[in-house]
Amino acid sequence: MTSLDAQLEVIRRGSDELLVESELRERLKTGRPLRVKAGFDPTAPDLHLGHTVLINKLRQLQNLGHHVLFLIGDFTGMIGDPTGKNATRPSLTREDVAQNARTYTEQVFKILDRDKTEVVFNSSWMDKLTAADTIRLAATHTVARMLERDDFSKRYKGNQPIAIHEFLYPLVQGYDSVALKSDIELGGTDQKFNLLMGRELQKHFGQPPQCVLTMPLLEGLDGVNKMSKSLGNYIGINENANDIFGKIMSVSDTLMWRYIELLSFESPETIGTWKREAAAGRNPRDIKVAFAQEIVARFHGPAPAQAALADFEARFRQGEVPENIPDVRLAPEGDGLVISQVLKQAGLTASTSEALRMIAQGGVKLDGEKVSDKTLKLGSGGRFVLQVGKRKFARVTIS
RNA sequence: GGAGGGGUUCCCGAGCGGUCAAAGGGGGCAGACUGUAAAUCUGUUGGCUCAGCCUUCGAAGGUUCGAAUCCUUCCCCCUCCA
Repeated sequence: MTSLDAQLEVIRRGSDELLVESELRERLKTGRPLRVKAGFDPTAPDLHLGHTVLINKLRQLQNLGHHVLFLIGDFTGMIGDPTGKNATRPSLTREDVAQNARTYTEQVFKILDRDKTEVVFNSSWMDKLTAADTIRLAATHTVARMLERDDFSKRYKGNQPIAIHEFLYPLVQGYDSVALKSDIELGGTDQKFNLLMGRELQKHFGQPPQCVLTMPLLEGLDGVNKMSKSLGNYIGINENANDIFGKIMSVSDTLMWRYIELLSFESPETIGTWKREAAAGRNPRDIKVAFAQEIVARFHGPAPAQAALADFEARFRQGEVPENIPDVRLAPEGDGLVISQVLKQAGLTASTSEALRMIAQGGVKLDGEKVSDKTLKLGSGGRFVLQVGKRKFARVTIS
């Protein structure tokens, strides 16, 4: 077993807050594997890099010999975590939740050690709670205490609705810690309130309170909001190598450092060197390439990472058409198809109106030539490469 | 239970009988610039068989030549009092 201080250093690296360090120290001293809890809301079926900040930390704890309880909040998923939302979320059905949970576990073992992970569902104990139990649980906290939570108080002050059942979310999440006898729980910084609720309830139920380790939230590609599927500013770990590479390259130079700190496995020394070099005038692009390579390789392997770089260079530095673009075959109407119809039917634009707009704005290229005539007709039997904007391509055959 | 305020296009928010597919901002998208970055500037942002037409302003009805705007009923949200 790694020394106590070394363990703590690994645990703390990249984290936001560790509560309460002295308690964790005591537990680590016992030498037994700690029960590490992390809860996941099964609303977003695809894991993205934002999730991996936390999951990487779980993996590090596994490497230190601890036992990970990967909690799928199938019960809480029906409530919908109000955290960070300014509106009540729609509840999910059992079927939705079950389906999403399956997708979760399939993806998470790209990072976690399957043999050291216990996947648990909170419905397995929450379903057994009676209405009376639930009321007793609710009785442990006051409305004023709940309103301390930032997003609740914001919504309350902003005259936004808060449904009663949303107050149950932190309570249930806290009760999960009781049911699991958790030693330490990990979560994003936005989860702090819920994580602390676990401590409160464990004390209430006569257990030693869990330690809490919060991880920073990774900003999405927009650099402002946290990475999330619903905002569309995410990089999914299941995306193909080219997309992951391209998306990382589109991250701003400022945000890049944040990504590197939270996602890279390079040593702090290496990252420090990168920063000094960039400050001394090295093109940040080169560092971004190295980082993008690391991430693509992590999920796809080194060879696809190389290929993604080559493709990227060809496409954007030399303006070439990428290798893998979708082939689309369209049926002509009469002797051909009008360009706007081709764009829509090939899925390059969402509507005919958008297609016409793109042409008017000079964003459409046919075999590399800008299209300016919106009435242009593509003849039957033709085969063309169409491009809309910088990223959308299709090879279209009309027959 | 009582009194009042409010629900507008992706979001916020103006409009309060015709000139409204609906100001302004945000976000998105496209173009210029560039390192596919950021910043900046410009344009654009319901749909279609696109100089025309069709569908939108919580829902359903109604008044009117004409309604997001007026009336009726209903649904939902917020505030204050009890």
